[in-house]
Amino acid sequence: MDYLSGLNEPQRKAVLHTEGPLMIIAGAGSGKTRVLTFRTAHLIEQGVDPFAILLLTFTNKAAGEMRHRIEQVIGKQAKNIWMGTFHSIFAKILRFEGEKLGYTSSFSIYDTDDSKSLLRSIIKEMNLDDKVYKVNLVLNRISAAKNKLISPQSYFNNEVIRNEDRMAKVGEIGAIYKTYALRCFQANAMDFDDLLYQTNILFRDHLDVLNKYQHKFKQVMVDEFQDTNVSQYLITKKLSAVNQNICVVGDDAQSIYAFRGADIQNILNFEKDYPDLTTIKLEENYRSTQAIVGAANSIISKNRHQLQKNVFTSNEKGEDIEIIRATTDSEEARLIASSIFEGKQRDGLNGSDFAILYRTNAQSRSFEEALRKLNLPYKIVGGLSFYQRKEIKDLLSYLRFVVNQQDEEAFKRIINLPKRGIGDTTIAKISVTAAENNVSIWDVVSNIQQYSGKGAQAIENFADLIKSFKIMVEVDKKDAYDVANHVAKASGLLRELYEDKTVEGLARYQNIQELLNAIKQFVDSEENEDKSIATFLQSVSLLTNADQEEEGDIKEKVTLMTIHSAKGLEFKRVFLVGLEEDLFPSQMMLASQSDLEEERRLFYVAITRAEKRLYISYAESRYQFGRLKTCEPSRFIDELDPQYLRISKLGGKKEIQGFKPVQKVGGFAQKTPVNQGQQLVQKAAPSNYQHISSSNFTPSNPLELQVEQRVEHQKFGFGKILRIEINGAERKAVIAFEKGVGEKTLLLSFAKLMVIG
DNA sequence: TTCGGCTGGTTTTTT
DNA sequence: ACCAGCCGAA
Repeated sequence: MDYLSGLNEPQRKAVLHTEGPLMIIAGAGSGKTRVLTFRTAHLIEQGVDPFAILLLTFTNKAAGEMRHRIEQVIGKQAKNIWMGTFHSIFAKILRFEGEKLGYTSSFSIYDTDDSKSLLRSIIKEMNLDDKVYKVNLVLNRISAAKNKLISPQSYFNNEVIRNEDRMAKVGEIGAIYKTYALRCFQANAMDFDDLLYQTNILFRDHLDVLNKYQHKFKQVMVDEFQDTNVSQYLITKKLSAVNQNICVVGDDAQSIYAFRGADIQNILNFEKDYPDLTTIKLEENYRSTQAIVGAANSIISKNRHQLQKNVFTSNEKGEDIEIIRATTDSEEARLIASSIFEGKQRDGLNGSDFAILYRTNAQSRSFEEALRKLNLPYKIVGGLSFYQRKEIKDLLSYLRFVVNQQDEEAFKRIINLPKRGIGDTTIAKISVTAAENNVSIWDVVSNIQQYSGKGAQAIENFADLIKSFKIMVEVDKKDAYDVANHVAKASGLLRELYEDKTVEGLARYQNIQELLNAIKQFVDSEENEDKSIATFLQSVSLLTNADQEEEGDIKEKVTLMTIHSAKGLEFKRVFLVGLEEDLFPSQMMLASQSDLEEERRLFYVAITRAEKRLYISYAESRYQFGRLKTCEPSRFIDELDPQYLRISKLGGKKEIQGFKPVQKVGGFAQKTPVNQGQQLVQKAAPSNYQHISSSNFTPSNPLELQVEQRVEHQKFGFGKILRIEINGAERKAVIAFEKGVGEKTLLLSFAKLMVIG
């Protein structure tokens, strides 16, 4: 019990409260991970069986870390706690119980790409216009429905929803949803939302199963409760209905996943659902300086919807928050990279003390470049993850299909990969034949002689290949590594990549090897009892962005990631970049006021990641879709309490000289093929630098780009750096366009020439 | 069937 | 800038 000594009063109360429902409202940096860790350790010391504790976290990594910390307190038993994300825990349970719902234990898990691909084919088959039925939109609607536990049938029958869809001219979404659900089921596959949705169905329709787990889990804990959706909430509610020992930890101010169905309402409902609820607030921030906490509070107070809370700190006042203004996104990156360089040199910090946080993944590029130039090692969290790369998905699809021949998406991926002369026409024939004979696609493929007399050699070869893999798995009971290794070779995937001598080809080849290494590790690890390929596939498809393995010297690496992935982390120095209107807050969010509040909470989360120092930067122009556009500082900068701010010496002070509105250019509304335009640019501008004469361009005499000079634009290239002269001195400048005006339409009514150095 | 060239859309965040 | 889908040519 010595761990109690380091806790403050509310923390201690939370740890000691073990019976009955408990809600912990934990402000940013208030030590909620400690509380959860100690509470779990305490429960076990009190004699609760680790197997009877269910601890749901947001990422597998968070679970791993907590398991590690609990292990330090109570030792080996920590291994036995049921700890993981909602998705991974309930995928595991569905593996056991899925047969009751008509799935086999080797069901596939469709990732977002698979879901989209399936939807694309359904939309096509239904002869719907894919410009109207955009895959993302459809998938979002279906996902939202599932997360609210609306079945395909009740979606279809619900007049309110259908009217809504009809008003939006997408009246067929109900029908698409129905087909989609059916096809997933026939493919023996669940998508991400299904893992929760089907769990709910399981617990609703099979009370014996529910009962079993209700009695199994004596204690249920939910971390990041503010980010759970209705579907997740109902699962936990059902599971804890018998024992009533449910403990949720969250912070409404840090709810940033509403777009995924997370519902703050869960926190409010919680009080209603559990009348004898104990609520504990953790309000003291141990992480950050007063300046950072103050700035964060000044932001979150602008939101109207929030629980009463008073986050304070007794830490030192600390440095003011620095606002960095840069003229371009690449300058922004340079300034920050050199600030990191200085911080390491002068203040003796490690690379891992720094984080660069941005709103969108696309922003990482300029920072990577700038960091590389200064030889600063970095790591990127998220973005295109290893497991989303084409070659990896290809091999995994083979493995998926070997395990589950009903997996339609895996089949589509591998049937002609590497090229074996089975094109779209043949595949269409196969599915027609399957439908006519009322059998599965695999039935047709594996018995192709029965259905087609001749010319099916390629298909037969494919079927034989898969059959030989199946024997390895089912008869010889080879482990995941042996199977994967063999499949990679025998399928021809490896050979194809090996013969590709381009840089990308080499990288892909290595990626496959890397995947095989990962599988080897999985097989060799003592923690995994079941070494089958099916189990490996399962664990892989639920890896989250934050879970990726780190390698190399972790201490030296600066972290780059989106704010969303930064949740739950902390860094000595945080650079919060790209604070520009339309980027952060994102323009997609500005449509409705409540969404603006979510963006503001995102800003709050970002600020509170910083322990010692916080830098906020914005650029006045930025590349987007391959061209430069001008930007305005974010409204969020104005919302910060100025008493904590300092305008940085780094880049911001410099006045921009000669900000020239260019004269209107008319008569170019007609379209010019883009590629032609690009070729023109390449031909006309062999170097990035062009001289233009000083007589045309001085601060008092703006350069006038006239009609003929549209060609000049192209000659310079968009956003390319120009050398110009101002008052006899050589300067650099770029051409930037007003928001939303692009090269493609050549509606260049206004352009600006911006001097950048 | 495959390949290459062209076009249009895209970027919010993630399990 | 990048990608996926489409179309025509081989």
